[in-house]
Amino acid sequence: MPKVSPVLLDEQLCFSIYSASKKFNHFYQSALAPFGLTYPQYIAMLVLWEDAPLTVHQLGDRLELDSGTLTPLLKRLEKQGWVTRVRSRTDERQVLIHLTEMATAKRDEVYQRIGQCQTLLGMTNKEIDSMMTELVTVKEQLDHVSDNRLITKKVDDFD
Amino acid sequence: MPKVSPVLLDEQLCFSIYSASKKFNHFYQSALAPFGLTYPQYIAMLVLWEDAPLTVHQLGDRLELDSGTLTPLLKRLEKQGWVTRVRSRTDERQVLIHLTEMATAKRDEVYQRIGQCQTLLGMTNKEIDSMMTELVTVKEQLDHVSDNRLITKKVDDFD
DNA sequence: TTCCAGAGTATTGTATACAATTAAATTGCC
DNA sequence: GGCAATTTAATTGTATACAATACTCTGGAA
Repeated sequence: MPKVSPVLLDEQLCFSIYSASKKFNHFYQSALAPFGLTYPQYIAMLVLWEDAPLTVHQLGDRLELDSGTLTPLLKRLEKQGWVTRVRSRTDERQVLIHLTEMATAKRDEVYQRIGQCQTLLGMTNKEIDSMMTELVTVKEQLDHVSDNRLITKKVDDFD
Repeated sequence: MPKVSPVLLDEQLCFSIYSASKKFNHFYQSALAPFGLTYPQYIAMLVLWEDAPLTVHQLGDRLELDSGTLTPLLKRLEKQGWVTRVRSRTDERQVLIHLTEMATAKRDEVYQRIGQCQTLLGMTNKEIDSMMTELVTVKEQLDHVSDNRLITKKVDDFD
């Protein structure tokens, strides 16, 4: 039996990122409380403010989320008056997500609020860019590794 | 009305981290498929392998999770034979989480599998340390900001 | 034209997260 | 010793995530 080194939680990059992600989630939840948006709802709105209308599929591509997550999320956004969900007339399979007038009207207010709260973080653009660049590398590695045989082996292969 | 800059999803550090966190989750889910552990279950086991037995509260401190998340997670780990949940006799409020013999026996196998899969990521210790250091800074900022008045204002204050 | 493979969305089932509440046990304080 | 405040888990309710499945629609091939 080869010697195996212990895996310590506090040394794991995955946990640092997992923990940071949860803190960001909480941060935006608080920052957006005046608008009643959760973090995932907020990033969906960001994409729509850039590009609406979009199909569920297009939105999912940008957010890296599938219809299993988006359908209920979008129904909640619709109920709260941010978007409308309309079957495309040219292709009945698609559902187009449109912004409501309220969403368009509140866009700059949200942008401004986010800007204010982000200022509190006190990070320079340089620091942010540097982190994002490193994260891109990590994410690319994770995507590549997902195709590796060691990882894609089925459970049964191990028994 | 002051001019407001648009908030673009692809420029948001939060989304980079959110996305990376999901990819890590998927990576570990695959890597740990032979053991049937999810990522949150895995990090719970990591802490227990370091320090078992622990109370739910102590485990929650390490993982930054509360009993609302941990109670069902630990029940699933118990059903799958990794841990036992035992009321403390000295303080009946507490539930002690012990490792089973299976968990102790499989520890090195899991460590080894994780080691193999992490090698595929091809990151040097230096790169990992550097990222983790930056993440600590971000997380500290997020913690501080959470105490700020701008953030802690109640929804009603805005209406 | 009919049939069917594939695309797009919704649904189901399982597992997190977390705020808020509940319930039980313990501690402090008189 | 008695009781309010606190501590600890569990529970409840809401919102993600995502794999797997179901369902509908579309476009193309026979």
